[in-house]
Amino acid sequence: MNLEDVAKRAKVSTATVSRVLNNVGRVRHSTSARVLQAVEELKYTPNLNARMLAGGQSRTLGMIVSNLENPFFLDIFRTLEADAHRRGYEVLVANTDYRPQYLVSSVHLMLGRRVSGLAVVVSEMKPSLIRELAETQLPVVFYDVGTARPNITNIKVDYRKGMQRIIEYLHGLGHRRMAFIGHHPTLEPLNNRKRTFLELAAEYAPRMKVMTVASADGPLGGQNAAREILSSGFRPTAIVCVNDFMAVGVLRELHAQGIAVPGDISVTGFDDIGLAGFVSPALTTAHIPREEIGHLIGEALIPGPRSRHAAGREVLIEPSLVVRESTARAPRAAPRRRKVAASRARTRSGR
Amino acid sequence: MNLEDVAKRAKVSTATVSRVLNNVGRVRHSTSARVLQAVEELKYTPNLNARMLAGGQSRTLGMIVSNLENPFFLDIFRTLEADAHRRGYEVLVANTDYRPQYLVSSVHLMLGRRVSGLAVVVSEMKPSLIRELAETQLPVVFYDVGTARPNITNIKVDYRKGMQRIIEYLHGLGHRRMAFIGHHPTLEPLNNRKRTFLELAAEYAPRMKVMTVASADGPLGGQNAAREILSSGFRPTAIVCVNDFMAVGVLRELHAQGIAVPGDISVTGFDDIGLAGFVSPALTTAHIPREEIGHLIGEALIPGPRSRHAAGREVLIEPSLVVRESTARAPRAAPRRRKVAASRARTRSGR
DNA sequence: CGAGAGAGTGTAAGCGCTTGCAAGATTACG
DNA sequence: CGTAATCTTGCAAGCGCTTACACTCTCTCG
Repeated sequence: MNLEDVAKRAKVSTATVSRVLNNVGRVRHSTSARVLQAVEELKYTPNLNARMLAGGQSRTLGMIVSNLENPFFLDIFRTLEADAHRRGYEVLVANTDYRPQYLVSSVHLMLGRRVSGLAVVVSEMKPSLIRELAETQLPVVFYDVGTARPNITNIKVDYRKGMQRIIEYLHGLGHRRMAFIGHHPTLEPLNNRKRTFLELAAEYAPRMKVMTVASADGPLGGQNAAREILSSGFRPTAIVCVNDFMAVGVLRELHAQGIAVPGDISVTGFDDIGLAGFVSPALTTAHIPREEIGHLIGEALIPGPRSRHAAGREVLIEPSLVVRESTARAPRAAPRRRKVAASRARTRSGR
Repeated sequence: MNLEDVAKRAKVSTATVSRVLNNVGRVRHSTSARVLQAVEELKYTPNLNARMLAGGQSRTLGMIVSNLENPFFLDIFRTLEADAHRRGYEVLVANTDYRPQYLVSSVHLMLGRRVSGLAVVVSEMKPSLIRELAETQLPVVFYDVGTARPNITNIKVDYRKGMQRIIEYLHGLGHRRMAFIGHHPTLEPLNNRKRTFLELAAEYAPRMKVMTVASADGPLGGQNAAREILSSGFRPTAIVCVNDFMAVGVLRELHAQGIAVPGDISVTGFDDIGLAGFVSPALTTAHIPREEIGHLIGEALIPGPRSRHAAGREVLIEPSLVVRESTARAPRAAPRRRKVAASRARTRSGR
């Protein structure tokens, strides 16, 4: 079932069918109607691969993310996709699960499909890949990694600023013992977040007691990390999570162990995903405008009148603090030990 | 940058380059090495569109879902993708947001890309589309809709069975006033779930008092629905949600209004998404084996030795009840009204 | 009424890759 | 050392579609 079949049936040339289907050039209305009818009758669907090959235009964007499960990435994807559709573009997603090797093959897959723009929103990144993409003509957007080049737009979040707001806030509430929960400490951007936490903590209170643990991204990882902290002997009054997704698991674990949040321990997240407002207590977090990021990506990758197509610029986004219910003044004494299953123990006056 | 450039550089024909790249036919080792080096030096990436066109094999699967945000769909996708990768396939996702029109265009997009298999995991579905796909040669898997045909595999969940287990359980706990929260009641599969609830409720207790409300899929929708119920005057002792994703919002709203779960109201979900175990109280729900579904899809769409490729069979999956913390014996009296600052009125004795 | 201007359509040359076929190069053997 | 068998490789025909260019009509005007 191809163009030629349709052409034959409509008694025209393939060129005319193509023109009708793409709405280009002038075609007599009666002819066009005949073609459309033939298409209908034959249930013809144009072969997009061939179209791409011949036309040279893919009208397809690629987006690579580290963890589709984390709503943070999904939100960006959805915004971008909506923008893309509005402009007649498709977007292909690839998920790396934070595996650098997958990033490489995903990039090549996208390149192979000849996407007309590529967004790389990941935490793992090899410099060689950045260089490779920089040498391409392809409009590319990097989130959180790399540097601006002629064809590369860079979107960065001022993570330090966000973390600073969190720590300042927590410090102001009297917290002096904090734990930081992260994931994939071997990946530079993530390790950097941890370092930032440590530096800022030291800056705000030289005698601040801190500890850091890492687990997998997601609620399960958060839960495990919380467990690890709780059984380590260290008793933080605040747990700072690298993102909301992990914080959800932390909240759960604290609840399960009968530790009050924020009474005994305050918890913070990062990103401000939708879920943050739906857990109890609702998460205090740093807001990262994911929609804005999605729009920025679209703007950079989709050519258009008022677009900064492949502008090679650099955008810095500043997170804002969102205070909800999971944080409060630090308790005077150390938080109580977990109380055993059977008895829910004495009530503490949290302060 | 194309095959010819590489061929020229390696001083061979394009045919040879192609053979090397695809590992087919016999090529002298020294030649192959030369080709590989040329590829490397030129940073050549094969054009997959052209490859597909010429080869006729796309090794790409398509998957269309209603709501990628709902972990239920995402889990299926991830399992399928893992299986696909293992077999050298890619999978393209499309998201419809429950809009029938988007389903149609997504299907055509997939058809246009000449996927070698298509999974349609949605709740909206036009009979005409089913017919159209049935007429194709393409291996297709439908979830929850349509009937088996030669090229179509059908996966269905025995929703009634799952709902029955929930209602039976709730009924056994003494619940006699229930509310059902759903979404998209205009879509048949979803409306059917509601009907099933109603029928089963009537069956278990002819005098059961019920009410149903609908909102958007997701926590926000769940929250709105819960609000609607609470302000309606009807005082259920149990709220049955069409899925876990919405239940999350319900839990939040009840908590916010000071209503104890499961003390005052029991809440159930459906699907058993990971999040169900991470909210507090953890959700009682019906487990749907999403991994199994993902594997089944892969089995049906990817040709292989022990695969039932395009077997046109029908699989019925039975959900199992998972009891967690969100359900308990129905309270004797009506649940207390929300206790709020502004004093939200008198206590009603329901029934 | 003839020429120029469009309008409508067809012809054919690719787009980059795969692959059947056949020729040229090697190797094996008697 | 000749010949057949086996390897390697190149040739060239598409895959289905877009598009520059050319051609045929039909009008419009002077």
